[in-house]
Amino acid sequence: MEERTPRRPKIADVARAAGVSKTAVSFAFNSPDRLAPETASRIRDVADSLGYRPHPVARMLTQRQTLTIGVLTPQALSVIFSNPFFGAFSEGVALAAEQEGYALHFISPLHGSLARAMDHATVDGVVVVGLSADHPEVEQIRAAGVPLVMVDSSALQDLPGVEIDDEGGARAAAEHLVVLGHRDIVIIGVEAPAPTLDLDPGGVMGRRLRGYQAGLAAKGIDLDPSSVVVAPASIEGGLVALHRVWSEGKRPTGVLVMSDAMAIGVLRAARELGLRVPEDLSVVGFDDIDVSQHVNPPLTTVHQPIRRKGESAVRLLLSVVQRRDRDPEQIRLETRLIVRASTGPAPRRRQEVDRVRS
Amino acid sequence: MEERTPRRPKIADVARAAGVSKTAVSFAFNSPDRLAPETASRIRDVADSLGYRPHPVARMLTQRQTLTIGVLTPQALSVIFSNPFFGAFSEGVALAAEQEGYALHFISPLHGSLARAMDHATVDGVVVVGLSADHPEVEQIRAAGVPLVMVDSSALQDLPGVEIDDEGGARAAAEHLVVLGHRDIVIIGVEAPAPTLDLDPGGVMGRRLRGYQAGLAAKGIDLDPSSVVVAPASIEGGLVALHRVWSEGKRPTGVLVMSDAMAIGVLRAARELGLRVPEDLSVVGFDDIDVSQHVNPPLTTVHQPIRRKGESAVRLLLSVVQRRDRDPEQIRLETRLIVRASTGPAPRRRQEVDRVRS
DNA sequence: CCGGTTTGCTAAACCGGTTTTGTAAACCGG
DNA sequence: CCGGTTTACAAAACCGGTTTAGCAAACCGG
Repeated sequence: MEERTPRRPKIADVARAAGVSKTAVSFAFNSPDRLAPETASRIRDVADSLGYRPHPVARMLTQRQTLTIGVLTPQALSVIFSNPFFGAFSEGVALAAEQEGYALHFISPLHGSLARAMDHATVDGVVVVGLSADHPEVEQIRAAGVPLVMVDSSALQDLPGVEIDDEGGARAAAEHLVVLGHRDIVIIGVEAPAPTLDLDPGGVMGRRLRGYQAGLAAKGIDLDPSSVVVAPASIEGGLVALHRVWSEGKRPTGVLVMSDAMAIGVLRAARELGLRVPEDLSVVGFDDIDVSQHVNPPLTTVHQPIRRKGESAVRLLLSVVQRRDRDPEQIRLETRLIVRASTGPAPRRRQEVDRVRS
Repeated sequence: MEERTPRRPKIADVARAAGVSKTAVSFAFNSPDRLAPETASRIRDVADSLGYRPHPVARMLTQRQTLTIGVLTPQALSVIFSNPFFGAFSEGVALAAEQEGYALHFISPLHGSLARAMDHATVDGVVVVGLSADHPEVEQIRAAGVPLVMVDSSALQDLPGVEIDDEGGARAAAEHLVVLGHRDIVIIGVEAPAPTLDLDPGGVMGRRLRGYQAGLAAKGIDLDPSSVVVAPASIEGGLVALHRVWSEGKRPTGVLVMSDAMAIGVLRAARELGLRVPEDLSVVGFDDIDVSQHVNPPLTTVHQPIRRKGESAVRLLLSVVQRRDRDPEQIRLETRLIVRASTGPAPRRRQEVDRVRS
């Protein structure tokens, strides 16, 4: 019964069993050339006969690196993973990380506190996504000496970051609707994760909003502030958003949605309201996630290179991690409007739409 | 210029600055009640004036816990994240993990070796997904004393695990097609991550295959082995799979697909081939991911509670992590067929289908 | 065969915390 | 005011590795 709880063997156990010092065991694994070949292999034999594996945490402590990069988000992971956008982004992140031999650690608020979560995160660097650069946590991370790269943040000059041309994309989307004759347009935005920083003008939401407004203004359309509603960035969020718009009595002919996941929800809500898309209602998304071309009808949307965004962020981060002294670099990726079947000419008479819903 | 590389302050620095011992500093953070109140708060003041944060790795080493759980997959993260199924699963995992205050660490083969990846992973437990239980790595993880829960694996009695009724779901899917009059049926399976263990009969793929076969056999249909093709579990994978089937001269009227992501690709391939779904070709998926009801046409599929699967796995894991001495528990979740619009009666004459393609 | 280098290994210090053990001073009942 | 307990903190051991410094034996050219 001495087998009770077979304690994990430590390096000292191996050393004792092999009749050598801890140093020798360490050498056998990390610099075998510093040992006589037969000694090294004997030690290794003993080691794996004992089932020894170096304790990763102890190793991290001495080597001062974790071979892990963190992905930090201000929302709960359970909410961001519900948006396919994040899956695709993670795909890019994972691709670059794996190539360089890094694992991925997702960091989200712990008991409501991002700071607390960061304190427990053992990473060599962090990709911060969707957090405004003046957020206190960001400063804290910098102070802790952890390299970071901002993604989809309000640009801060002295921090490396990756962003896309949100404003240009949004503007193209808005112009597209206007050219089709739409005049009554509603914008569905992404709800801020926390009540604070709600309309951070530098954030993604702010930039897209400016783009939409610019596109509308260019054609002489003035956007009523009440025509901007927000909801969580998910299918469900888009669904309830359009229903809310309708129940408030608004009867737009076109909807600009800041995320494809939400746009898919909008499509569904439209069907539930008895609206045909695009005959009664035109819908434009943002992101161009994989499924957008397969939904019914295929979604007109603003394409952004999601995977490449993730990849770029990681490469940028690792370049900082590996050679600390670098000028902060900003990468900017392009967007472009992709016209599919969810948009069409505005209905002739607004009344038509009303009648449909009766 | 002494500010060059502002070294991260350590506990000894705080102790010195506050004129106390390291012990006192540690107490100030972890058990303030063991210190005079004013001493404790003075130490804390000094600490955060220095910007001190306990080093997470050092803390892990002494406390013997990382507050992190690992999710281990045999495929590269960049490939599994491309399947929305995994996003939803992660959502469930994240939900349960966050509630208990655990972070998430994704582990995938490092330079081709899962073992090497595990060696670098600092986790309190692992959710192993899609790895057969007799895989050598699994034994290695157990040997390392890391608690684990198997998900979607061939059941192994002495390991805790979460699985779904793959066979029943598949059987229902097959019977559904048969009842609709389909006789020429092709099965599109998920490609094994590695060439080894290709048709692991205990794995998900094997179980679903058995279910399909049982469903067909019950109605007197014998499945030709050549009617089973495999491809990667992604939209793209399904797309090429159906094209391959067609180019091999097969003209099924129904397709049973082992994943919704692939099924979406199949829908697209069908459109490219000039086939109407479901008039010319019926398609049944598996998983019931969120978008499946929004694609064109809405996908008939076998529903499985994806999020709940992730949640259950984590809860099971944490119950093991927290009180080691437990009997291995097996959780089994139900599946059910959801009939939407991608399936319909088999076309009357097979020739019709051929003609369409001409 | 002698001084210097190389080989092969070990002892001890270290990474940055936590925890156990120890100790001086304050407190306290009798 | 004296022995015993409590309070408030410090010294040292420890977590499980890596790395530096060091030491004895073997080797080696002259």
